[in-house]
Parts: sequence; structure tokens; C-alpha cells
Amino acid sequence: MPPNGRNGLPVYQRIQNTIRDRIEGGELKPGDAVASERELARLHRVSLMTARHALAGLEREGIVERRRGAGTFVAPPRIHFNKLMSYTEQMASRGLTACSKVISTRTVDHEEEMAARLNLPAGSKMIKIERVRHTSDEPFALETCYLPADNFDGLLRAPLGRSSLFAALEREYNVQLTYADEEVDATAADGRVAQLLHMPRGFPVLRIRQVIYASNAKPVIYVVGFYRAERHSLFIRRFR
Amino acid sequence: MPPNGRNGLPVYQRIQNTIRDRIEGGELKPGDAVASERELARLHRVSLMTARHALAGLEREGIVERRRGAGTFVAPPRIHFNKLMSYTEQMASRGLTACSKVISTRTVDHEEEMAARLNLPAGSKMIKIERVRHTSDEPFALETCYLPADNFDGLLRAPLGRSSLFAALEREYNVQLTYADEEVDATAADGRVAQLLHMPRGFPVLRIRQVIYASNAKPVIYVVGFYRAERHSLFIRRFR
DNA sequence: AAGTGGTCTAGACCACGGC
DNA sequence: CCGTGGTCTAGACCACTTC
Repeated sequence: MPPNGRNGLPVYQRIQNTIRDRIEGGELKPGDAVASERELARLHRVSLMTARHALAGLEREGIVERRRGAGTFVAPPRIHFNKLMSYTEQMASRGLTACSKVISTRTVDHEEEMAARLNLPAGSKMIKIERVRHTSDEPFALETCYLPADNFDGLLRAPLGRSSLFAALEREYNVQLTYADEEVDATAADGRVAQLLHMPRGFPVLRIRQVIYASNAKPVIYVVGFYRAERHSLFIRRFR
Repeated sequence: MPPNGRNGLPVYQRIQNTIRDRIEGGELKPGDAVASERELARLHRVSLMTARHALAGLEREGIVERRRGAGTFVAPPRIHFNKLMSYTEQMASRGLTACSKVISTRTVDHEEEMAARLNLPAGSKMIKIERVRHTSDEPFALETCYLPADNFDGLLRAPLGRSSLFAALEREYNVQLTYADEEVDATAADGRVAQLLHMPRGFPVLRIRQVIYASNAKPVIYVVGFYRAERHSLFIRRFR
């Protein structure tokens, strides 16, 4: 038998995908039993070790729980702690649709603080995108992000209103985002923020400044976000 | 061959232990090559899949990095972000001395929200400790923490003004704190907070609600903290 | 070309869970 | 008891990195 299927995917990953699809499609719900190792091996005409490898991978991802002597079961939906996720992905993980309005997109070259955050020389050209995030009608966040203009030529022509910036970077520019450092504090809404978020000036807002790094440890995006306090909170898990 | 060695440990775990020991003992340093799968299989007189299983486990733990075609190498020491640290420990890690004033210590039994956060039945007795944290003269945080009264009899007699609550729990009560879930948002200072933190009422403050869990995954402490925004910010690292 | 990790086979026995 | 996951064997070929 050929080691890989028709497409280039290893067999164990194709098995994983069939299971993932059935969970995401709602066919399998948390607590439901997944096909056993032996069953998968029979169904996919594959060795036991390969079926096992597939399930072990899904368990490591937290999608599935394995109990010796009992079976393999769909894991309860876990809260994603300390995961770097785009707004689009966050919404999707809560079963909601992302909704945002692009306020402005342009290139700038004299915002020194932002250049410094991206580790660029002073005066560097940067792409600047301002977006208001909302759910249904109510706006709840203003996010301004900066990217080095040199590396992302043509990004401004992408349909940012619709699709995710993360997705565009990872797909179109082949950039692998790996981690982000965030600084969180509270501040009072200034005139512009108050107006865009439909709240009185001086109201408390959560401010999150985020530097997102690519796999080569180079900073790729700097984001400043202001969040309406009563509509947004941040969840973190810390370990001892 | 017997599936397990003399002791009850699976072979692959014993292989892992020999490698862990050599790393912890300083014999292998970050970047050094670890024995290859085939080498381990030969040395331990074990099948390739078993040697492989051992290395895969170490990789999942982050102890080792595997590069196809190159080999398996000791991973660089991971920096610990998002660490659960007491106020005392945080200050110490910045070379400062912790300074706090106990405002009140008492037992309460009708704060239902707090009982719920600690997963206690309604009406349960809890120890409640209020402390103001400060640097030099300026107060910058009000922290109120709750603990189940049953488990921590006599805690109120400990010298909390001086030593760490964490230290007391870990030493006196043999509780191993393992992780905490935090919820962060922004809010306006109410009268009491404003007075204690020497700031105008209505000013934005960072609010952090924290549930700290022991090693048995039982909640042990619930802390609500209000932090002066201009003197405190939170740093988080998120991973993709 | 030699060595490495990645995938895969076709079996085996064990420890454990639920019926 | 039967089915489950956990461990393990003794091989195989492939893709990749290093030299």
C-alpha cells in the first residue's frame, strides 16, 4: 500500500480530519464515543499503530479524551487559555461571526513609537489599519494595527473588512505567527475612542498593546486595542 | 522480553528518565544532540517504535527538539511566561520589597458570589482578607481574598502583614498551588476603592478576579484586585 | 552517501472498565 | 467476559539534512 493517500496527506492525518469534521459538523457531541482504535484500523484499512497515532494526536490537541478500558470520547469544549487568536478565530470559537468595520487604511512613516515597537528604524514606512469591532450593532473595540510596509506590499488591497488579517498573512505572505506579548492596562476613553465606541468620554476602557511575532522571532504586527469594559474581559491562565 | 523492566515502569519511560537525568545533571546542554532513535533502540535493546515513543514524549514536554534529517537536540531552557506568583514574589523578582497593609481580616458566610467562585455551597464560611498594596507611600492596589474557612483554621493568626499568603499556605497547610484563572477588565473606581487608592472616584482601574487552584484542581483562593491604571500593567505572552 | 526523523505494517500481550 | 486503550516488536520505505 502507498504510505500516503492520493493527496499528499499522511494517512493518520486523514483519519484525524474525518473525526474532526464529524465533531465540527455536530455529528459527534462532547461525551460521545469516537470509533475505537481497532474500529478505525478496520474502517480505514490501516494498521493498529496508525489508527492509534491518529487518536493520540487528537488527544494532544485536546479534541478527544482517551480512557483506558473504556474508549475514546469527544472532549468537552475547552476554553482556550493564553492562545494567540485573531478576532475572527475568537468569535468562531464562541460560535459567533466576526464583524468589523475598517475605519482607515494607509501608510505612515512618522509614528516613531510604533516603529520602535516593531523594531524598525525611525521613519520606516508602516501600514496602518484602524478597525472597529462589533457584535450585532454595538461597537465594542477599536483596534489599530501597524505592519512593516516593506514586507507586506499589496496588503491594503486585500478585503480586510471580510477576512482575517491573520489568515491573509499566513496564507498570502507565508508568515507563521507564533506568539505575542501583551501589555494590558486600564485607561479613560478619549474623545475619538468615546465617539467610535458610543460611550461617554472619560469612561474606563481596557487597553491592550500587543506585539505579534513570527516564527523567526521578528515582530510582525503591533496592535493597540481599546475595549469597552463592560463588554469585554480577558481570560488568562497562569501556572506555578 | 518482559514488556516492563524490573520495576513497574514502561520501558519508554525508563529511556526518558535516563535522558532527563543526563540533561538535569548537566551532562547534556541545550543544543547538544541526544542519542538518535536507532541509537537508543540499540542501546536499550528495544524496538525502534519504542525508542521513538520515548523521544516523542520528551518533545511534547518541551525538553527536546526534533529536526527531521538532523537529529534530536536538547531544547533551550524555556522562559516561564504567565507564571503564577504572589505579590511578594513579583516584587522580589523586580528587586523590590513587598509592602502591604492589612485593612481587615474576618470570616464571612453570606457572600454568595464569592462562595460560588470557590465552588462552595451557599452560606459557607469563608476567610476574607483585605489588603492595600503599596510602593513607598503610594497605594496602588486593593486586593480582597477569600478562602474556605474550614480548611484554613487559624490562618487569621498568621502574620499576613509581613509574610506571603502563598508561603503560609504552602508551608503551614501543605497546599500546592498549581494554576490560576484570571479574568481581567476595566472599571471605574467606586467610593471605597477611590479613597483607599487615593484617587478620584470614577477613575479607571484595572480589575483582576483570580481563582487559584490547588494540585487537586480544587479552588483554594479567590482574589479580587483593583489596580491603579497608571501604576500597574499586566504582561502576558500568548502562543499560537 | 550516510544518517536522521516521519510514516506505516501486522501482529503480540497486558491492564483496565463496564456489563 | 469482551472490548478498550497502553505497551511493544522487528521489520519497511520515504523525505529530509548534512557532509
